[in-house]
Amino acid sequence: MIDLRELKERKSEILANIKARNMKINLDEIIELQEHRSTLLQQTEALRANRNENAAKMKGKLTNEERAVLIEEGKALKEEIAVLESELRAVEDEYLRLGRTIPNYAHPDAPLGTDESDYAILRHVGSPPLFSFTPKDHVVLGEELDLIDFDTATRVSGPKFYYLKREAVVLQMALERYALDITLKRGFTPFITPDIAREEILLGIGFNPRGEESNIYTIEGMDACLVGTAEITLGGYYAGQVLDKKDLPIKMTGLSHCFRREAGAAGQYSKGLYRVHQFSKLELFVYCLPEDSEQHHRELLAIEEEIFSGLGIAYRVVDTCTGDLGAPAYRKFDIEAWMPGRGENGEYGEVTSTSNCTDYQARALSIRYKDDDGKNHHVHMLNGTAIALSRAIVAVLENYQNEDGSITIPPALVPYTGFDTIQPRN
RNA sequence: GGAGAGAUGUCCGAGUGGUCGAAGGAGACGGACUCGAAAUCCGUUGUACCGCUUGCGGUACCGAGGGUUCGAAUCCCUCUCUCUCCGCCA
Repeated sequence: MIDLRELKERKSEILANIKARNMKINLDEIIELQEHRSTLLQQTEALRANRNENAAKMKGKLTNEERAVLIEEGKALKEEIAVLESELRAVEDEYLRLGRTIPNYAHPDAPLGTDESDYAILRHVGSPPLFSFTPKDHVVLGEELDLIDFDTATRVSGPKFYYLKREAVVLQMALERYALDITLKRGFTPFITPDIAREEILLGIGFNPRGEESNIYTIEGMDACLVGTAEITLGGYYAGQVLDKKDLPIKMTGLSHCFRREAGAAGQYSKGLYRVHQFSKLELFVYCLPEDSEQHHRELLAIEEEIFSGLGIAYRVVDTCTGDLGAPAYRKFDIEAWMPGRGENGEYGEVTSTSNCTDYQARALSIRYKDDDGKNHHVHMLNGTAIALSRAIVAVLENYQNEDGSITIPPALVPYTGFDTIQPRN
């Protein structure tokens, strides 16, 4: 969440940002709640001061009569306080609930725009492969080579699930380890994280665990959800803590399953492995000083690029427009890899995303560091995809297919797979 | 899953209704002593919010939430977590 104390002084800025993000929020209502809360809080505290003063008078020896008078006064105060406190709680809950919906400020250089087409393409790296034949998409390749089984998964688990088989299993693990090694080289501490997180953590990270539009599976009877990304568990790792300044930056790389409901997501762009209910992902996460977050954001992007360019797959880097930023993100870069099987003649498809969420999540989760002046400040928090295994497999299979139906393993992966080709089945 | 014990400040630890934001010790910081250090002595040392703003005043917080009371770290209820023993288990 943003710092709600700045609501009034930065009002026009906040309004402009809400508009740029194509959101609808009634800011005046929140400001009214804030003022109401402030009034109630001051009244409540004044009454509590009276109560404490009254109680203090009764410490010494008193006649029964004197005591009786004070007790009566105390009883009256108690009732007044109870009424105000319940009103205060109601107003405060609503104030915070609505206040949390205000999005983070956006980076001044983030492209303005309300939909996906307003992004800025920062650069293209590599060139899409030229095929002397009509390339297949990964669904066809996965079936012909008996690498991916969607049909059985649909019967056993439901639509948008899949079994990986044979070389695809080794390929996934190879990609995992390949990407992990790159992050380790960069000084990230590796984690395998829980796949379930408490709702309060989800909320703090900026996910909405409930409701029709939520992409999150909640767990019946528990105050918890299946995670959609390890961003949640890595970002929740230090919730409520005051970190030592000398320990920053904290750089983590975490492997988890990712579960997404993807309600209503259908169509050609979501076929096959591209959009599924469960996949595995290696996620990068950084906690750092505010003044360092832009530099760390660039590093996260550089790591993502190193991972994809190392695979020899063409990609472009996109600076996401304001309308397409998640509420916590101050700025977001995506990598879109070339996928020959996507669309009519191949298209770029999103494979990674890195966001600088500044202090937005840290404030909601209360993650701070003690500065040299002895004061506590919120850290900046950033996340990025090292590799989303399902989409990486799409990219590898489609880009490295051969006319005879075989798949060449990208050279960087061969040390991890132990084979250099997936041969066609007879 | 069963039985028992516990949760207090940075840490250890005292505290069974008002004199407790909390004894005592450790640590850290400042100062004295010293050529310097150790030892010793003196002082300071939680967080959040609110109000006037060099500073001061107020409120809240003793695992969490509720309750009793004029008044709760202290009494009652619920929950969570930790530890020990038993059972089960990858």
